[in-house]
Amino acid sequence: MINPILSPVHTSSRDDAVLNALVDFVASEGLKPGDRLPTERVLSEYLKVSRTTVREALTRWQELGLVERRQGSGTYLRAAVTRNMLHMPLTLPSGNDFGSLMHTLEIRRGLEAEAAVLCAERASDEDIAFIEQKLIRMEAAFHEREGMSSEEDWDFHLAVFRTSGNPLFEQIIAAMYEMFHRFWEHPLGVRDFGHASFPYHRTLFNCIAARDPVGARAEALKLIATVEDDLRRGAANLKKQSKT
Amino acid sequence: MINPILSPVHTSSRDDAVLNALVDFVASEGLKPGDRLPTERVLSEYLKVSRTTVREALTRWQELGLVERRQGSGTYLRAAVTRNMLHMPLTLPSGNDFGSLMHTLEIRRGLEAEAAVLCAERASDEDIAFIEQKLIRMEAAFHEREGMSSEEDWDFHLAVFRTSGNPLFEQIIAAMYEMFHRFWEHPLGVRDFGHASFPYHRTLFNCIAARDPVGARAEALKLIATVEDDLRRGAANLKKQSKT
DNA sequence: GCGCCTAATTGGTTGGACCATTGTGCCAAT
DNA sequence: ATTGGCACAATGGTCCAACCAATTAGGCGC
Repeated sequence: MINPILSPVHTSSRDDAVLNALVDFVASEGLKPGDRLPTERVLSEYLKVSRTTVREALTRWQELGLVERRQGSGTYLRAAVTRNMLHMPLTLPSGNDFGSLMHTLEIRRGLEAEAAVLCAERASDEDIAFIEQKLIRMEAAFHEREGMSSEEDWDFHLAVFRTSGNPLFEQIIAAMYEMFHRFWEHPLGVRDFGHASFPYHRTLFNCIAARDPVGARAEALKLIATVEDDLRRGAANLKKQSKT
Repeated sequence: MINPILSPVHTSSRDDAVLNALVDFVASEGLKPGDRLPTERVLSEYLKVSRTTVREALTRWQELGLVERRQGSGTYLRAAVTRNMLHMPLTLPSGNDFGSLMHTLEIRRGLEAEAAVLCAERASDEDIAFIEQKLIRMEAAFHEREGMSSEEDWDFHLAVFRTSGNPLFEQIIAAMYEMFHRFWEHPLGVRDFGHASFPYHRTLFNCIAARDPVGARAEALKLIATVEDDLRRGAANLKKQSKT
């Protein structure tokens, strides 16, 4: 019954009218992320609505991360906007406990496995060469710094997601990834966090290169499993520390 | 009362202060989703901020789907709220072409299978009884109206997702579900849309009741497969029609 | 008891005012 | 000529008081 998304189209709402007009404006002016929007007062006058209404509309975009406001400076675009965007506000209660972090991994488990399957099914030769390049770069960074490199690691996975041909994978998993790392920059004092996942990157790639969807799923699952394991170890670590 | 803990971050924003106070109020009153919040004017007076500020704060919660406003009636809680909630709003460009629709199904394939697994692993006896009740209701609606009922069908799946213990499943899948149905209330002229998925609801339930995660995954995948098939038939239908 | 109508309540909108922060450009001191 | 500080204008943030629009509750007549 409580559907977090469904919001009967309030076409009569002034806010939506303002936002739609703003989408058109952004499109007609060719504004890109980082560019400044007109001031609230200007929008208010131009759209023939009160400044309060403009503010309410901008507040909504701000909450969705589409826009950033800087007092004294202006309002700046942060992402591409289009009409009929689908907004998907994900909410986790109390985001920094063990359970919530595990929840993000459960989502990744389902999605990364599926993405690996699709990637293995659809990858062209060029795609595979590109992914291999990312893999080699990741491995090099691993040996250089003697540990996982978040950036190169992410680039590799990103290449896999994009090859799946479905942009939703990248966006949703990226959100999970950010949720996970927001509180665990140095997760729970586990020094070699992510270390165990290293070998599975290559085995995953091998399955993709061999167009083996079943194997790719298996390797992706193993990879996630190591992360889950790290998280469990970290949680145990924390428990032990709090006892002393 | 406000937590005696030293306020970690002196909230620079009035909005956040209002929302934090509101979280405490909801907690102290034991309000649940569906309950009514105090009116904006009351909050304004009690919190010693202007009604404008209260409105801006509530607008943010509304955009996150935490709260619903009804003019002339009041503001109602839609989800549990806590301090330190983690918000991750995603905005997806929603297309209404065949490819985009299929993309939502690929996401659902990965997530519904995973949710079914977790549900089968974690369901208590009460959970199973509740899910069965939803199943029976869905089957009754099916036979009554001789076709799938979106509402009862969704209720059944919802029960499964919630039993998984991970709120993200419901949120993400609901977004996919809405994206799918936004343009295809009567998808592509396929009259018996969803018809083929009917039997798999019970087989899925049986696996869950038997605590068989592997079987549950298989049945969930079959269920999604029928929807994908319907979509393909619809697309073919449309193609044929446009030719004439 | 039933149905309609009125009045109070509540969110939505408006206009105007002022505050806090930021950016800019001028001006003086070096 | 460069640099530093200062005044001022622009911009988002907050406030107030009133009115609009939808909803709800209560009372009135039947």
